[in-house]
Amino acid sequence: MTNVRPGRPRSEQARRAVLEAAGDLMSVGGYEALSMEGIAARAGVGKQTLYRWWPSKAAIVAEAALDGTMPLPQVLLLNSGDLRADLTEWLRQFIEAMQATESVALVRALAAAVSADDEASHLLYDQFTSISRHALIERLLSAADDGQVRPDADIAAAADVLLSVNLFIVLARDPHTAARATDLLDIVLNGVASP
Amino acid sequence: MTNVRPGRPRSEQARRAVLEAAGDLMSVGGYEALSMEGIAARAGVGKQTLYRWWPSKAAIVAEAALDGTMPLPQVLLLNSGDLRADLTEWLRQFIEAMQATESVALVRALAAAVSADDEASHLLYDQFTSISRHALIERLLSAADDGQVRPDADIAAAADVLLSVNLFIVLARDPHTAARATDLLDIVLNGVASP
Amino acid sequence: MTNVRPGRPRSEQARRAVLEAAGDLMSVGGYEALSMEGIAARAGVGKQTLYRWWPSKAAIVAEAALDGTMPLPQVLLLNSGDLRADLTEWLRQFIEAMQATESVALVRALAAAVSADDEASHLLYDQFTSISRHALIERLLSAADDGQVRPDADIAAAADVLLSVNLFIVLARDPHTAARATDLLDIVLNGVASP
Amino acid sequence: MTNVRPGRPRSEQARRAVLEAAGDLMSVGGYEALSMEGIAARAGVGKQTLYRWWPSKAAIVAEAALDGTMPLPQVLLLNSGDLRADLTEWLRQFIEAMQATESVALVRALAAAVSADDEASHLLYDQFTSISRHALIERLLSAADDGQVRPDADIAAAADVLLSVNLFIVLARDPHTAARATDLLDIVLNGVASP
DNA sequence: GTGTAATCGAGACGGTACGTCCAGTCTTACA
DNA sequence: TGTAAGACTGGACGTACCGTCTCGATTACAC
Repeated sequence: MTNVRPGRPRSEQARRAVLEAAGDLMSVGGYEALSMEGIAARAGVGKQTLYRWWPSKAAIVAEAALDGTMPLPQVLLLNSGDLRADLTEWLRQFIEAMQATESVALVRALAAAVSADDEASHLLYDQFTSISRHALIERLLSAADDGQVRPDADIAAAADVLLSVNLFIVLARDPHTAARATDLLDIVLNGVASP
Repeated sequence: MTNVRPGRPRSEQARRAVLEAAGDLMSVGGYEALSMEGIAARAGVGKQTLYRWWPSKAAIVAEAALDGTMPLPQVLLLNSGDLRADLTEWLRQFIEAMQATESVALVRALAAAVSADDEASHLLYDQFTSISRHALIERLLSAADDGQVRPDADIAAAADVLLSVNLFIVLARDPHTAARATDLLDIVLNGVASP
Repeated sequence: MTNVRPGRPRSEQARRAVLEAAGDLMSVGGYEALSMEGIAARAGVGKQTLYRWWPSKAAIVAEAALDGTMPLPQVLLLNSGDLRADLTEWLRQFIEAMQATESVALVRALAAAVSADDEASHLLYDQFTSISRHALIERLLSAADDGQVRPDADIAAAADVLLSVNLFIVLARDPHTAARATDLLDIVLNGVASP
Repeated sequence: MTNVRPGRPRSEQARRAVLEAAGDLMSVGGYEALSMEGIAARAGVGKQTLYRWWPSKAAIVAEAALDGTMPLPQVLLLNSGDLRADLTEWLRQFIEAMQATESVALVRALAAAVSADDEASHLLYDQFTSISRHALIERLLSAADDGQVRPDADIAAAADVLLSVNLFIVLARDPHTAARATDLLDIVLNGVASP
């Protein structure tokens, strides 16, 4: 297992500089204003170095997000014992976070990456959703233990529906929709069908 | 009421040619491959004519969608009397439509346009969702008359949650997620909470 | 001889406005910055009116020059009895006039128009030189009467050589050349060959 | 003395291709038909490469002329011992050369460049005149040794007057003026004033 | 008065070229 | 071999004008 390759090793400093530059520029002008040229210039790095290690803009953004270099909005899903209250708070925090310019840029990056269809876009998409998904599943499992969730409910599906609602609110970018967040949550909790 | 402006009037032929060119190119290469230059060339129109009437690519796409020039996938929401069956079929049709290359391109266009252009995004977003939203609300109201919907449910909210699920499936672009469509639908119908 | 045509007659006001606009814009930015669009806008005239009456920019400039609308530098060739002194003064005035920004722009316009437009160039060129040529010939004839010009000299040719020198100084746009104006004049008066 | 700059060095091949393309296009359509876009296309070069190294069309033309890439009309000033005969022949050759389309294009380029671009114009102007000026001065000095030039004549001034006459004939672009070339020459040789 | 006809302003039309920006590749010298 | 630097081809961007066209409105003369 010889992972020592000949030649000069990859510069960790360059890697960090690139990710930080990407995060910085993203905060300023959003995903569209992000250019490989711009990242290279701000990071003090040759363009070749970018293309050597990352196949696309989305890949850089994804790594920056994974790496924690990029300031993702931190949203906590608490466990107070009251599922509805916790989910309401979780949605509220999301909506609040989406007011910040930086977060909007990140969401746009997500949308752009999804539409760009390269390999990195799924990575990016998963990165943006998997954390929340895990937290939701854990919270729902805990609620199931408490008897707050009906026994035959598909918890993974419920988590995805909650994510859907979240995504919907974010993409709509519409204050009116945000204001109705608790109504949407009520549907997910109680369903629409007669019992 | 003087709506007669001086000068040569706008050419309806040029307008149509632009929208059709945009639709055609979109079907082929998606939103990213869509360039103002390309639209102008294919429509046989000067670039200035584009910029005179539309502020951005997204605006052209939005108008093409509104205008019906662009071949949006037609999905029908039937009323067989069985709400669950109808919604299941509705989702199935959507997932099937999303297999077609053209539709995928259009949906990517939606995502990209929404993420790229603040002004046009709402117009575009509403256009893509309002038709479905109306159909959903009507179907749910009909189901409420039949007693299939619990009386205190917020029908508009339910429609939005269904749209969310739809959007989620489309954006995830993941066969695994599509396969679980009925599970997601079950959550929306019956909720996740214990009764 | 029926020069009364049916229809609305040509607007003299529009004609003047065009020529004045052309002159004004020329003084500001020179021939290159002169655009049909700009002239039309400044004159408050439709573009069609321009193209109806003038085939080219150069034609407008030529007419403006002929018409006296354009502020050509006025240089007088006096007759004090001393040919050399009068010609020296004539050159001096020209060089002085060329210091003014407006005049420089106009002369550049002449050069550009001559080089750009075959048809109008002769008209324009003649207009710019014929006045001086006439004055020179008259002055030389007067000098011939006084015996200051050798009897077998071709006076028209001499006038053209003086114009040449003038043109040379203007085109060179070189202070050094201007300073040597009297040396050039001496050659024209006394020749370079041994007697 | 470190003239080694970092980065990829300038491509001599691209430089040559640009100058040749400029020369070719000039021969075909003249200076007006010369576009940066056209040069780039014909040279197989990106537009950025043009703008990286040359500030304007005139600068490219000037370098092409300086470089010898562009086929300047070759006019020889012989020394047969007879100054008048040699100058007559020199003028004749010039007039003949000006019949060729290519030469006309070059002269227009000169005029246009002089009028359009302050910085490059002097370079271009000098390039077009300095060769002739040197030849004239040498020839006149030789004639002075033979006693064909009056001892107190300013030879540099005489060369400039001859250049003036040349320029005048070229700019007038008038067969009539060309036919009178020997008359103009006679004035320069013998002067117009009485001895 | 009422055509008829050419003008006027305004401004949209298909195009060409501009000068800038960025993508992704290549070619140096240095580490 | 990796790296910073930077030149390379290519192509889209949004703007400025070109010369042509199509409107409604105006203004003359001829009937």
